Parts: sequence; C-alpha cells; structure tokens
Amino acid sequence: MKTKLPNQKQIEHLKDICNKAGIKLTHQRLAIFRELMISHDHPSAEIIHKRLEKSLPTLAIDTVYRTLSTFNELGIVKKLHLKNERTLFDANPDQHHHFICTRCKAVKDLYWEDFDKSTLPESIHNIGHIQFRHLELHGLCNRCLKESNL
Amino acid sequence: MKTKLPNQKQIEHLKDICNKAGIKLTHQRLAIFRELMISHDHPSAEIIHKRLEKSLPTLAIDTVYRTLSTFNELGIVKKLHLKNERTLFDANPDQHHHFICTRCKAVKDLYWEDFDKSTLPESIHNIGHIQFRHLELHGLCNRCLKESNL
DNA sequence: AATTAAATAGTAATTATTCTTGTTGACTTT
DNA sequence: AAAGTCAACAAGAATAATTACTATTTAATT
Ligand SMILES: [Mn+2]
Ligand SMILES: [Mn+2]
Ligand SMILES: [Zn+2]
Ligand SMILES: [Zn+2]
Repeated sequence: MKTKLPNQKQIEHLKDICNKAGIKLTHQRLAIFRELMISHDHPSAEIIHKRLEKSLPTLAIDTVYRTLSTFNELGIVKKLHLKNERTLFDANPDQHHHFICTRCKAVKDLYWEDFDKSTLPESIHNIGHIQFRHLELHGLCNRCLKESNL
Repeated sequence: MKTKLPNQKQIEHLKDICNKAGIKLTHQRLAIFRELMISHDHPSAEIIHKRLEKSLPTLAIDTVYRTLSTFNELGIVKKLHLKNERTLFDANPDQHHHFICTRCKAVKDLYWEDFDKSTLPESIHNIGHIQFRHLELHGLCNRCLKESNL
C-alpha cells in the first residue's frame, strides 16, 4: 500500500545498492535519482534531462538514459513501456499499477491489492510460468472528464 | 472465449468494415490482413512485410505500417505495445490478454474471464473513468522452462 | 601526488516509424 | 472506349527516440 518511504531512506537504499553492485554513486547518478524520486508524474529521460539542466548544465542526455537503465537493472527504478508512448520512468518502490489518460496522457499510480492477490487462470499451465504482472488501465482522467462535460 | 471465427467470416467482416468506412479493400490491404489473420505469433510490421515479399515483391514497408494503422483505427486489428518491444499486431478479435516470455520474447494469447469481470478498486473514482484494461503476464514459456532445466 | 578504472560529455550512429512526392490503377463520366 | 478523378501506393527521405563510440574527466586507491 501507499506506505511511502521517506526520501532520505530511499537515498540510503540507493547507496547500499550501488555499494553492493560495486558502482559509484556519482553526482550525476544521485541528481538523476533525486529528480525522479520527487517527480510523481512518471517523466521521460528527456524531461528529467530538462529539469536538471539548470543545476547540471553539462549533463548529457545519454547519461540520463544510461543511468536510468542501470537503476532499472538494479531494481531501484522501473522503466514503463506504455501504449503509444516513449519510455517513462518510475521510482515508486511500492507494488502498483498505472492509469493512463487517453486524452492528456497523464500517468497515475493505482493500487489494486485484490488483483495482485488474485489467482491466475488454470490455462496458464499450458503456456508457462509467470514472473510478474503488468497492468495498465486506460481511460479519461477526472480533469479531462470535467473539461469534456463543460 | 476461444470461439474462433472461421477465416472467411473475418474476411467478410473486413469487407463490410471497409465499405462502411468508404475505403477500398485493395490487393495489398487484403494480403496484409490475411497474413496477419493466419499468423498466430503476433508479428511486427517488418515481419509481415518479409512474409509477403514472395507474393508481393514490390510491397513497401510503409504500406504495411499504413495499412495496419488504418485497420487498427477501424478496430479490425490491434496494435500491441509491449514492454521493450517494437509494435506488434494482432488480428484475434476475441477479448484476451497476453503472455510474454522474458527469454525468447514469444507472445501468446491468454484468456482470463474472471479478471475481465472483476470490479475495479474504489480508488479509481479519485483518478478517472476506465475505458479498457491492458494486461501483460511476463514469465518463462514452457519451452524455455524445459530448456533451462536440462 | 601518481595510478587506475569507471563514468561522463559530446557527438555520431542506429533503428523503428512516418512523411513527401510522383505514379499507378480502379472506378466514373462522357 | 477514352478521358478524368482520386484514393492508395512505392520509393526514398526524414524524423525522433535511443544507443554506441571515444576522448576526457572524475573519483577512489596507493
Ligand atoms: Mn508509478
Ligand atoms: Mn493476441
Ligand atoms: Zn486526462
Ligand atoms: Zn520462451
């Protein structure tokens, strides 16, 4: 559930993970992680790059991609490949899914424990063994609903 | 459920849809639809193009993309935007979801009525109104499971 | 301070997809 | 049947997201 870790805890966790993985927690890596952590809108690599350009004017877009991919492999951020969209990134460590507005493309976190606990259909044995579930709910967000009913 | 329409019915349906939409059912469009209809592996535009090169040597890759997008808009095929993958296409008209093998990347159809009928969490009202659900189950397919247990 | 290896910046390359433009071909009107 | 019309097409160019290359910088270690 929405038991948000305080930010400092997440940073400590990041340090741990980097130490264990034997990689350096550079200035750039820390800045990219912080930026994603405080962004609740699931930004793309390019948007993260833009948001950091004042504090880190020489930061290369390539470094943002590389760093986010590294973090993704370390399990500390998640890449989101959504319908029709470029890759987005997420630092929310809690088990959750996503709502995507078909109109404004906003991406919101969505918690659905009953689904997470539900048992898979029998027929799955004919196919393979599930490692994880990826669920997207698409529709109109409340803001767009309001606008279209004016 | 898996009540597969016979292919000829699907072709008739395609003709209907094209007539109603006021577009021509050209040789290329028919060939692309047939190819997708008999392909049960969720091919990409490029693969469809390759599979048709013997029968239609001058077919342009652009036409494949254009045609599949048109069919997608007409609701007769579905674009699949899956994790880490290029766009795939699907002509299976039945309500279903997908299993994706993390190893060999195979995509299989998956039917899960209980999920389709399940009620969304209350919290959805704080977010918006759902139009459709998109579910992917990721894991190891039976073939890859067998190979890794040798 | 010197050594070393990892990480970065800047730029080039790649790749999937879409766009542009001139041509084709099916259908209609004469 | 010839001419006209227009959607659709083929070919190649363009675009945009992402990744690769390489010389330089940084940070940890001696
Ligand atoms: Mn999220
Ligand atoms: Mn399918
Ligand atoms: Zn919206
Ligand atoms: Zn497999």
